[in-house]
Amino acid sequence: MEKKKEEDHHHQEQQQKETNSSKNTDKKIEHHQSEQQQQQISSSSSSSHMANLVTSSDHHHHQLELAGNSNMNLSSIFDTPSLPFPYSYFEDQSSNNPNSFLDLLRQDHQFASSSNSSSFSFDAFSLPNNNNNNNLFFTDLPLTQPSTTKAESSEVVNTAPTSPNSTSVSSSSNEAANDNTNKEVTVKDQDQGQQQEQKGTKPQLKAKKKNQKKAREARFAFLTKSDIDNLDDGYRWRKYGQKAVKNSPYPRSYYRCTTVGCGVKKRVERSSDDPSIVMTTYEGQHSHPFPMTPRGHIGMLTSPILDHGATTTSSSSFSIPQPRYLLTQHHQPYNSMYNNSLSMINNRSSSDGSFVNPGSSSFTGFGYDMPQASTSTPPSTRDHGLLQDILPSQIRSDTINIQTKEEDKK
DNA sequence: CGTCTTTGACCAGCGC
DNA sequence: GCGCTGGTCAAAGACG
Repeated sequence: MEKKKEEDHHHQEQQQKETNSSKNTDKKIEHHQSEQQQQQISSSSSSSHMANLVTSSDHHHHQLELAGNSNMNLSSIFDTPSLPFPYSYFEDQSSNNPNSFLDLLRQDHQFASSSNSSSFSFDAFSLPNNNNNNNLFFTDLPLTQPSTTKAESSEVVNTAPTSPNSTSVSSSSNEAANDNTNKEVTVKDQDQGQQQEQKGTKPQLKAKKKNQKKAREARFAFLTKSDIDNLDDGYRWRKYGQKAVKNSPYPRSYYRCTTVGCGVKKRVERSSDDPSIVMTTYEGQHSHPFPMTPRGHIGMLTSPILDHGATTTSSSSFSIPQPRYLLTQHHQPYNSMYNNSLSMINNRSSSDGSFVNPGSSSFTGFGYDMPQASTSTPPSTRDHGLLQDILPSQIRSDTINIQTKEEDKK
């Protein structure tokens, strides 16, 4: 463990050396603005299609956010003062419990499948369906405003949404722009997916590669504020790789579901902007029941929960459990700081706060499509690695808000 | 002994 | 073509 830390640290130092010169300046400036911006952002409106569910606790509070549009920006994520989403902020009472994340996830199963109860149902929220589905999840475990958090000024500044429908690098209501970005992402993902799934023997790989292009599995990311990198989501994962992420001091870990025949993968990386944020990106769909005896306390799950979610099966969708319990058990008033920022982001095509579901849902876990988040990161912006892949630059740069963008779709 | 992690090597895609 | 980067493989080691 120590060894690893040392290595990571070393790695961090190296990468920081590479990027600090350009980053620090901006970050310092940004830092002073972060809080203010956040508030500003929170109150702004957006045209992005996304939804977020946020929970929080000292250490393992989860901030769950769904983003259906890569075009989202901070404003889009946190701006939903008018949204009636009552579960913006949840208190995870299992603080310091590594399984809290698991709780969050597994509860999703129940959540997704349940239509009764007062709990919020994601099914009620539909996200626009672009050709590409971006399943963006944002789990943030809010902490105190990270005074040490680094923020990227350039991106935030440029994109700070001060007005409704304002667009910036990545945000926007601009459909054309979105389409373009999304397409680019999609193509890339497809290639990658193909690459990933066609790895067998090397000769085999090459052969397959030429013959078939496999679309990448739907992906979505959880952004979680946690000290723990590998959050226990109830499934068993085997780590099969770790790579340094460009422009990030933190390595990205690759995990694969250990269940035979299940090709679900997940990547875990820590945000370089806010080390307290862990982004877990899931790819694929579990083809097996929710494990009964994982390391977590899944064993305590009731059958109804187990009956849903993970075993869902839509070829093109990724089933993610939905945090019902969060809504019913650990729900607590959110602090004013996040008040405006924690809420479901809806498709602003409808200004009344209602979601619009233009198409079939491929993201069955939430019952609606996750439009592809745009990655319209300007070429000049710095590389955020997977984060960049998944999250819009605006969000990414925010210290409190983390972002993830989900791309996928075949 | 089985499972999992670590880690260097390899491969493919992409931009220049 | 070359270098960079992301993603994966697989051998070796650690762990319970």
